[in-house]
Amino acid sequence: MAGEDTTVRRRGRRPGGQDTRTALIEAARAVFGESGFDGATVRVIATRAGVDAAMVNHWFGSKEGLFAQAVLKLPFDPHELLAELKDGPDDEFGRRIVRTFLTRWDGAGGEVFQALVRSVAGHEQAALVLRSFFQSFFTKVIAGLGSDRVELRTSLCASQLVGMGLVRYVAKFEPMASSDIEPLVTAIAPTVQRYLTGDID
Amino acid sequence: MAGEDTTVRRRGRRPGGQDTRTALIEAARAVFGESGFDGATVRVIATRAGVDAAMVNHWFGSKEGLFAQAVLKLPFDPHELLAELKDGPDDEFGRRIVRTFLTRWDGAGGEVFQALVRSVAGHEQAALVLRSFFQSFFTKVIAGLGSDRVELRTSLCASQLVGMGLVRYVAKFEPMASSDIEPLVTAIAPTVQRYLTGDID
DNA sequence: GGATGAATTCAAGGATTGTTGAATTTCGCG
DNA sequence: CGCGAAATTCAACAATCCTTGAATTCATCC
Repeated sequence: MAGEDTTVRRRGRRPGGQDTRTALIEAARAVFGESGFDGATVRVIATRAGVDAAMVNHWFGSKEGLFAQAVLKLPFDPHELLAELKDGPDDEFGRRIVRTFLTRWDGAGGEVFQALVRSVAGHEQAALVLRSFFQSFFTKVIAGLGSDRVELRTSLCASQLVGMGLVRYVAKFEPMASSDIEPLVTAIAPTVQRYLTGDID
Repeated sequence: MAGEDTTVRRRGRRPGGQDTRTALIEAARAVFGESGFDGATVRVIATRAGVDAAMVNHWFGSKEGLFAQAVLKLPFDPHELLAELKDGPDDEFGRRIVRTFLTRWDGAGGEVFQALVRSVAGHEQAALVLRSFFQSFFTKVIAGLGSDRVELRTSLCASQLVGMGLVRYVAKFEPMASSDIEPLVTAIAPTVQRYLTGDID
């Protein structure tokens, strides 16, 4: 893990090209993911990055600025995500989507999703980014599949996927919190598939 | 609305049997529902109740204590909720559940649900109460319907319903945020129905 | 009707947090 | 090698926020 320095930090510029800006962004993703925007403190983030809290203001202007760079400016875009999923039969699109979301959420970069969901209550812009992401992604998917009522279907897909994330990673319902990915894919995929192309009225 | 007094409040005990304890609880439900536990401040709650902030500590010991009484001690119990839903065909159980959740969430007492979901990120006990409620409720429902894998089905139902609440009331995805209840019931009920009694593997 | 106790407000304490300016050290360039 | 610019830490400030104790007013009971 990072930040295990027992040496007393000296004042002034540090030797070596240690990229504290990047270290701060990574620490911020982790801490915002664990505590949300309101719960996270600048001091905790800086400590985890092995750096003084004033660095946040120096590099990002404010806590808000750091949140904007680390979380709101997503480290992946709907376009690229969609490209990964296009290949395969249409009637398994829901399956691929659920698997991809769970895999990303579990792995590297998942802290950003957690930070978004955990901050959506108190941070208006987090809600905005979450909406934009799902709209951008599912609008393309649903239109590509030739379904009607694109916006409603998008909301429905978002409700199931965001709910899945909240229950698994935040509220930690068992057995969903500790389950392997594949059983969840099998259970949830039909829901998403119906929201994408099936009967919704 | 309450709290529209333009008269300068005098010090000391108030005349008349004004129940400030109850006023505080109602104001707390509203404010916690809008801002979550972290976002809500004692002053805002007290002001909305038309009372000084010190009353929170006098009546409930702390902000935590007020949250416990107003939100964590739910103003309804799974038992009673289940009684309302038992009547009707089994294959429309999901339909009745979704409709009931949306109706309650929209109406009186819905602030408590919103407060729970909005606080689940930062408040560990809010997550606990949310889990307990869904477990207590759906364990009875699913067992009553004779399905297996009760815990997994409970988690799945919770994921769809919590996600629905988050998308509709907190993140405010359109058109789900402004939709009437019935179209949502029609769209989501099949999901819950399958999680209750259908194939999940 | 007067005394005791409860309810309420006010003002301030104590803790935490985001932010800023000065001091200090190192890097990079001439 | 020397000098200016950038990076980093430290200490402190200002703003909140929850909490508490004293002062004040009303209710209740004898």
